[in-house]
Amino acid sequence: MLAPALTGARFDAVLLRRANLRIPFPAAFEDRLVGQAVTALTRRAKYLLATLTSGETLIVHLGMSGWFRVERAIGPAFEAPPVDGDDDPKHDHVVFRMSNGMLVTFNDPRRFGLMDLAARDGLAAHAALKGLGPEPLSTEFGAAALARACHRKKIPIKVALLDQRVVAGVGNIYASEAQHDARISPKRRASAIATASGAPRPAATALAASIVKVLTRAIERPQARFKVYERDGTPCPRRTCSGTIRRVVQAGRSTFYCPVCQR
DNA sequence: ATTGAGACCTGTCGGC
DNA sequence: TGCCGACAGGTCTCAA
Repeated sequence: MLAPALTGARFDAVLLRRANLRIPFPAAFEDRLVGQAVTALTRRAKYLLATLTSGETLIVHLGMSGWFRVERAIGPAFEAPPVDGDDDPKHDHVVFRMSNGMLVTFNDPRRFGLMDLAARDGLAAHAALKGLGPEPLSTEFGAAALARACHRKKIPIKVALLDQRVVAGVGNIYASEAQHDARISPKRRASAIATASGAPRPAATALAASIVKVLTRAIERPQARFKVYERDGTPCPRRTCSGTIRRVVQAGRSTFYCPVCQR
Protein backbone atom coordinates (compact mmCIF):
# COMPACT_ATOMS: atom_id res chain seq x y z
CA MET A 1 0.00 0.00 0.00
CA LEU A 2 1.45 3.26 -1.15
CA ALA A 3 -0.40 5.71 1.07
CA PRO A 4 0.82 4.37 4.46
CA ALA A 5 4.38 4.21 3.15
CA LEU A 6 4.41 7.84 2.02
CA THR A 7 1.93 9.80 4.11
CA GLY A 8 3.63 11.45 7.05
CA ALA A 9 7.02 10.04 6.11
CA ARG A 10 10.07 11.99 5.05
CA PHE A 11 12.24 11.32 2.01
CA ASP A 12 15.57 10.22 3.46
CA ALA A 13 17.13 9.38 0.09
CA VAL A 14 16.10 9.36 -3.56
CA LEU A 15 17.73 7.22 -6.23
CA LEU A 16 17.22 8.01 -9.92
CA ARG A 17 18.36 5.20 -12.14
CA ARG A 18 17.84 7.14 -15.35
CA ALA A 19 17.50 10.78 -16.42
CA ASN A 20 13.96 10.63 -17.72
CA LEU A 21 10.72 8.74 -17.98
CA ARG A 22 8.37 10.11 -20.64
CA ILE A 23 9.83 13.51 -19.83
CA PRO A 24 13.07 14.39 -18.06
CA PHE A 25 13.03 14.53 -14.29
CA PRO A 26 12.99 18.17 -13.13
CA ALA A 27 16.18 19.92 -12.11
CA ALA A 28 17.54 18.92 -8.71
CA PHE A 29 14.76 16.37 -8.29
CA GLU A 30 16.49 14.41 -5.56
CA ASP A 31 17.61 17.47 -3.61
CA ARG A 32 14.16 18.99 -3.66
CA LEU A 33 12.65 15.80 -2.20
CA VAL A 34 15.20 14.78 0.41
CA GLY A 35 14.31 16.14 3.82
CA GLN A 36 10.70 16.84 2.87
CA ALA A 37 7.81 14.96 4.37
CA VAL A 38 4.61 14.03 2.58
CA THR A 39 1.70 15.78 4.23
CA ALA A 40 -1.03 14.53 1.91
CA LEU A 41 -1.45 12.07 -0.91
CA THR A 42 -4.25 12.86 -3.35
CA ARG A 43 -5.23 12.35 -6.97
CA ARG A 44 -6.36 14.58 -9.81
CA ALA A 45 -7.38 12.95 -13.08
CA LYS A 46 -4.71 10.28 -13.64
CA TYR A 47 -2.10 12.12 -11.62
CA LEU A 48 -0.98 11.15 -8.14
CA LEU A 49 -0.14 14.21 -6.05
CA ALA A 50 2.07 14.19 -2.96
CA THR A 51 2.05 17.46 -1.04
CA LEU A 52 5.39 18.18 0.60
CA THR A 53 6.27 20.18 3.68
CA SER A 54 8.27 22.53 1.43
CA GLY A 55 5.01 23.49 -0.28
CA GLU A 56 6.05 21.82 -3.49
CA THR A 57 4.00 18.98 -4.93
CA LEU A 58 5.36 15.75 -6.34
CA ILE A 59 3.34 14.86 -9.43
CA VAL A 60 3.35 11.25 -10.65
CA HIS A 61 1.65 9.70 -13.65
CA LEU A 62 1.79 5.91 -13.96
CA GLY A 63 1.42 5.92 -17.71
CA MET A 64 0.14 2.51 -18.66
CA SER A 65 2.67 0.19 -17.09
CA GLY A 66 3.90 2.17 -14.09
CA TRP A 67 3.42 0.97 -10.52
CA PHE A 68 4.94 1.31 -7.08
CA ARG A 69 6.48 -1.53 -5.13
CA VAL A 70 6.47 -0.97 -1.38
CA GLU A 71 8.73 -2.99 0.90
CA ARG A 72 10.73 -2.72 4.05
CA ALA A 73 14.37 -1.77 3.51
CA ILE A 74 16.81 -4.43 4.71
CA GLY A 75 19.94 -2.31 4.90
CA PRO A 76 21.15 1.21 5.33
CA ALA A 77 20.83 2.33 1.71
CA PHE A 78 18.59 1.10 -1.09
CA GLU A 79 18.94 -2.57 -0.26
CA ALA A 80 15.69 -4.39 -0.84
CA PRO A 81 14.54 -7.98 -0.49
CA PRO A 82 14.73 -10.02 -3.71
CA VAL A 83 11.88 -9.20 -6.07
CA ASP A 84 9.38 -11.86 -7.04
CA GLY A 85 9.12 -13.22 -10.52
CA ASP A 86 6.72 -10.69 -11.97
CA ASP A 87 8.83 -7.61 -11.36
CA ASP A 88 11.83 -6.90 -13.49
CA PRO A 89 14.30 -4.78 -11.54
CA LYS A 90 15.70 -3.45 -14.78
CA HIS A 91 12.60 -1.26 -14.98
CA ASP A 92 13.00 0.09 -11.44
CA HIS A 93 13.58 3.73 -12.38
CA VAL A 94 13.16 5.56 -9.08
CA VAL A 95 13.60 4.45 -5.49
CA PHE A 96 12.49 6.47 -2.48
CA ARG A 97 13.86 5.59 0.92
CA MET A 98 11.44 6.90 3.49
CA SER A 99 12.01 7.82 7.14
CA ASN A 100 9.64 5.04 8.22
CA GLY A 101 12.03 2.43 6.86
CA MET A 102 10.07 1.72 3.72
CA LEU A 103 11.46 1.55 0.22
CA VAL A 104 9.08 2.82 -2.44
CA THR A 105 10.16 1.81 -5.94
CA PHE A 106 8.67 3.10 -9.17
CA ASN A 107 8.76 0.41 -11.83
CA ASP A 108 7.60 1.21 -15.37
CA PRO A 109 8.62 -1.05 -18.26
CA ARG A 110 7.19 1.17 -20.98
CA ARG A 111 8.20 4.46 -19.40
CA PHE A 112 4.96 6.23 -20.28
CA GLY A 113 4.86 7.51 -16.73
CA LEU A 114 6.27 10.78 -15.52
CA MET A 115 7.38 12.53 -12.36
CA ASP A 116 7.56 16.26 -11.91
CA LEU A 117 7.58 18.83 -9.15
CA ALA A 118 5.23 21.79 -8.99
CA ALA A 119 6.38 24.86 -7.11
CA ARG A 120 4.53 26.11 -4.07
CA ASP A 121 1.24 27.61 -5.26
CA GLY A 122 2.10 26.45 -8.76
CA LEU A 123 0.08 23.25 -8.84
CA ALA A 124 -3.05 24.58 -10.52
CA ALA A 125 -0.98 26.27 -13.20
CA HIS A 126 1.10 23.19 -13.92
CA ALA A 127 0.82 22.12 -17.55
CA ALA A 128 -0.35 18.65 -16.60
CA LEU A 129 -3.30 19.85 -14.53
CA LYS A 130 -4.27 23.10 -16.18
CA GLY A 131 -7.52 22.84 -18.11
CA LEU A 132 -8.58 19.49 -16.76
CA GLY A 133 -12.31 18.89 -16.71
CA PRO A 134 -14.30 17.85 -13.65
CA GLU A 135 -13.63 14.69 -11.69
CA PRO A 136 -16.27 12.21 -12.84
CA LEU A 137 -17.12 11.16 -9.28
CA SER A 138 -17.49 14.71 -8.01
CA THR A 139 -20.67 16.73 -7.78
CA GLU A 140 -19.34 19.06 -10.46
CA PHE A 141 -19.71 16.32 -13.03
CA GLY A 142 -23.03 15.35 -14.54
CA ALA A 143 -25.17 15.62 -17.64
CA ALA A 144 -25.00 19.42 -17.62
CA ALA A 145 -21.20 19.54 -17.43
CA LEU A 146 -20.82 16.84 -20.05
CA ALA A 147 -23.23 18.53 -22.45
CA ARG A 148 -21.61 21.92 -21.96
CA ALA A 149 -18.16 20.51 -22.73
CA CYS A 150 -19.37 18.65 -25.83
CA HIS A 151 -21.88 20.93 -27.44
CA ARG A 152 -19.52 22.53 -29.95
CA LYS A 153 -17.48 19.42 -30.66
CA LYS A 154 -17.67 17.79 -34.06
CA ILE A 155 -15.59 14.81 -33.05
CA PRO A 156 -17.17 11.43 -32.19
CA ILE A 157 -18.55 11.29 -28.66
CA LYS A 158 -16.22 8.47 -27.61
CA VAL A 159 -13.21 10.50 -28.72
CA ALA A 160 -14.55 13.43 -26.68
CA LEU A 161 -14.65 11.25 -23.56
CA LEU A 162 -10.90 10.75 -23.89
CA ASP A 163 -10.33 14.51 -23.90
CA GLN A 164 -9.29 15.24 -20.33
CA ARG A 165 -10.76 18.75 -20.60
CA VAL A 166 -14.21 17.24 -21.03
CA VAL A 167 -14.02 14.88 -18.07
CA ALA A 168 -10.85 14.06 -16.19
CA GLY A 169 -9.58 10.55 -15.75
CA VAL A 170 -11.57 8.50 -18.27
CA GLY A 171 -9.28 6.30 -20.34
CA ASN A 172 -9.78 4.25 -23.45
CA ILE A 173 -11.18 1.18 -21.72
CA TYR A 174 -13.86 2.93 -19.67
CA ALA A 175 -14.81 5.23 -22.53
CA SER A 176 -15.92 2.14 -24.49
CA GLU A 177 -17.51 0.59 -21.43
CA ALA A 178 -19.51 3.71 -20.62
CA GLN A 179 -20.69 4.09 -24.20
CA HIS A 180 -21.99 0.54 -24.14
CA ASP A 181 -23.64 0.92 -20.75
CA ALA A 182 -25.43 4.03 -21.98
CA ARG A 183 -26.40 2.33 -25.25
CA ILE A 184 -24.94 5.22 -27.20
CA SER A 185 -22.97 4.71 -30.38
CA PRO A 186 -19.35 5.82 -30.03
CA LYS A 187 -19.64 7.26 -33.54
CA ARG A 188 -22.31 9.75 -32.63
CA ARG A 189 -21.19 13.34 -32.94
CA ALA A 190 -20.27 14.77 -29.53
CA SER A 191 -22.42 17.84 -30.02
CA ALA A 192 -25.49 15.64 -30.52
CA ILE A 193 -25.78 14.99 -26.78
CA ALA A 194 -26.51 18.69 -26.20
CA THR A 195 -28.95 21.26 -27.52
CA ALA A 196 -27.62 24.18 -29.56
CA SER A 197 -27.29 26.20 -26.36
CA GLY A 198 -25.39 23.43 -24.58
CA ALA A 199 -28.18 22.03 -22.44
CA PRO A 200 -28.16 18.26 -21.92
CA ARG A 201 -30.26 15.99 -24.09
CA PRO A 202 -31.29 12.58 -22.70
CA ALA A 203 -28.15 11.02 -24.17
CA ALA A 204 -26.00 13.29 -22.01
CA THR A 205 -27.88 12.20 -18.92
CA ALA A 206 -27.49 8.54 -19.81
CA LEU A 207 -23.83 8.85 -20.67
CA ALA A 208 -22.91 10.85 -17.58
CA ALA A 209 -24.66 8.28 -15.40
CA SER A 210 -22.88 5.43 -17.16
CA ILE A 211 -19.48 7.06 -16.72
CA VAL A 212 -20.11 7.32 -12.99
CA LYS A 213 -21.40 3.74 -12.89
CA VAL A 214 -18.55 2.06 -14.73
CA LEU A 215 -15.88 4.00 -12.86
CA THR A 216 -17.46 3.28 -9.50
CA ARG A 217 -17.61 -0.41 -10.33
CA ALA A 218 -14.04 -0.39 -11.56
CA ILE A 219 -12.90 0.99 -8.23
CA GLU A 220 -15.00 -1.50 -6.24
CA ARG A 221 -14.07 -4.52 -8.33
CA PRO A 222 -10.76 -3.96 -10.08
CA GLN A 223 -10.69 -7.54 -11.38
CA ALA A 224 -14.09 -7.41 -13.04
CA ARG A 225 -14.01 -8.27 -16.68
CA PHE A 226 -15.00 -5.87 -19.35
CA LYS A 227 -18.30 -5.99 -21.19
CA VAL A 228 -16.98 -4.84 -24.56
CA TYR A 229 -13.31 -3.87 -24.27
CA GLU A 230 -11.17 -6.35 -26.21
CA ARG A 231 -14.23 -8.53 -26.76
CA ASP A 232 -14.75 -8.01 -30.47
CA GLY A 233 -16.37 -10.94 -32.19
CA THR A 234 -18.17 -12.08 -29.03
CA PRO A 235 -21.91 -11.74 -28.41
CA CYS A 236 -23.12 -8.52 -26.88
CA PRO A 237 -23.43 -9.14 -23.12
CA ARG A 238 -26.74 -7.29 -22.94
CA ARG A 239 -29.31 -10.03 -22.38
CA THR A 240 -31.88 -8.68 -24.74
CA CYS A 241 -29.40 -7.92 -27.51
CA SER A 242 -28.40 -10.23 -30.36
CA GLY A 243 -25.50 -8.09 -31.59
CA THR A 244 -21.82 -8.88 -31.89
CA ILE A 245 -19.14 -6.64 -30.42
CA ARG A 246 -17.08 -4.83 -33.02
CA ARG A 247 -13.73 -3.10 -32.93
CA VAL A 248 -13.16 0.13 -34.83
CA VAL A 249 -10.38 2.69 -34.68
CA GLN A 250 -11.24 6.25 -33.73
CA ALA A 251 -8.56 8.93 -33.43
CA GLY A 252 -5.98 6.17 -33.50
CA ARG A 253 -7.50 4.31 -30.57
CA SER A 254 -9.50 1.09 -30.50
CA THR A 255 -13.17 1.43 -29.73
CA PHE A 256 -15.30 -1.59 -28.88
CA TYR A 257 -19.08 -1.39 -29.20
CA CYS A 258 -22.26 -3.19 -30.13
CA PRO A 259 -23.73 -1.84 -33.36
CA VAL A 260 -27.15 -3.27 -32.46
CA CYS A 261 -27.93 -1.82 -29.03
CA GLN A 262 -25.73 1.25 -29.18
CA ARG A 263 -27.39 3.91 -31.32
C1' DA B 1 -9.89 27.20 -32.34
C1' DT B 2 -10.47 22.62 -33.43
C1' DT B 3 -9.01 18.37 -35.01
C1' DG B 4 -5.97 14.74 -36.56
C1' DA B 5 -1.67 12.41 -37.02
C1' DG B 6 2.63 11.07 -35.27
C1' DA B 7 5.84 10.27 -31.54
C1' DC B 8 7.19 8.27 -27.37
C1' DC B 9 8.39 2.97 -25.26
C1' DT B 10 8.69 -1.96 -24.71
C1' DG B 11 6.64 -6.44 -24.15
C1' DT B 12 3.63 -9.55 -26.42
C1' DC B 13 1.48 -11.89 -29.98
C1' DG B 14 0.29 -13.52 -34.64
C1' DG B 15 1.98 -14.71 -39.09
C1' DC B 16 5.42 -16.34 -42.19
C1' DT C 1 13.07 -21.51 -34.60
C1' DG C 2 13.41 -16.66 -35.42
C1' DC C 3 12.27 -12.41 -37.35
C1' DC C 4 9.09 -8.59 -38.21
C1' DG C 5 5.22 -5.89 -37.95
C1' DA C 6 1.12 -4.62 -35.40
C1' DC C 7 -0.65 -3.38 -31.21
C1' DA C 8 -1.61 -1.62 -26.37
C1' DG C 9 -1.86 2.44 -23.21
C1' DG C 10 -1.94 8.47 -22.15
C1' DT C 11 -0.42 12.73 -23.41
C1' DC C 12 2.39 15.88 -25.80
C1' DT C 13 3.82 18.24 -30.12
C1' DC C 14 3.21 19.63 -34.64
C1' DA C 15 0.51 20.64 -38.68
C1' DA C 16 -3.63 21.42 -41.38
